[in-house]
Amino acid sequence: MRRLVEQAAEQLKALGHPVRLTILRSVVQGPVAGTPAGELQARLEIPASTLSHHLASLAEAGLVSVAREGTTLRYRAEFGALRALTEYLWEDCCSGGAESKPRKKAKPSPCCSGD
Amino acid sequence: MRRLVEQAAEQLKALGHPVRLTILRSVVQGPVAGTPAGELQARLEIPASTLSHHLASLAEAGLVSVAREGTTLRYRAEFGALRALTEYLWEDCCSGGAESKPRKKAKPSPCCSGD
DNA sequence: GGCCTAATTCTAGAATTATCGAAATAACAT
DNA sequence: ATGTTATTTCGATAATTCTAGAATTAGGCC
Repeated sequence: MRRLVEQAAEQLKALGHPVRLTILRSVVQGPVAGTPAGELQARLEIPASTLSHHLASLAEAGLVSVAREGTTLRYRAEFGALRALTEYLWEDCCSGGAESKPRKKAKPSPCCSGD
Repeated sequence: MRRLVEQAAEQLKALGHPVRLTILRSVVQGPVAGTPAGELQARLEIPASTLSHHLASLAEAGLVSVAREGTTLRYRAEFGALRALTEYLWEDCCSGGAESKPRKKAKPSPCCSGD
């Protein structure tokens, strides 16, 4: 199993590009069955090959999955991974260390305290 | 003002590198007053110039801030930005799609919920 | 002034990423 | 088999990022 921080970094990197983030948004908001690549291509108006590369890195990071349906490929969001990543980020930033774990909920850290 | 998606992408990109993610973790867990760069350098055992570049991109993204104290520079986490980013990601990935749930009902998001 | 420590900025090479047209593949219909 | 549509992979180039040693700035102290 890869180090948690490595995996999180890879996923965050995949999201760290405006086009890819937009692609993911589009996929997330699309039908649960998944969104055809061609539909994304038409909607976002970027060259098919460029889109394909971005989709590949999102898939490589495990943030989306792909399934063929006839000649079209449907991409759909991996909500489990997205949720895990969000929670990891939250733990990291506010709870103070998800990896070494123990840390009870003793310390809310500035984030969640009254503001 | 920059588009929200652009800003989020920049911040996610800053987090999308194992060393920077580790640096941020270290800063977050450090004292509220901020952690001196030298302490991070000693703890993480990376060349000072490399560390400085990584800290600069975290600061550029608004995820950490820096304050001078004598000859040392203290970096501290920008919890507000971190929380905003986490929430944006959450909204984008899970509330927007609501794979099996109708959104509305203000999902507490993993953040401050007891769980 | 000179000296020390802390940290950044300069510089440069290697490695990676981004982009996109052209060519290739996959599935299906005729 | 041929054609058509959907999408990826190839190939090539431009741009960016990563890394780290060397030089520099900033502050404090004698």
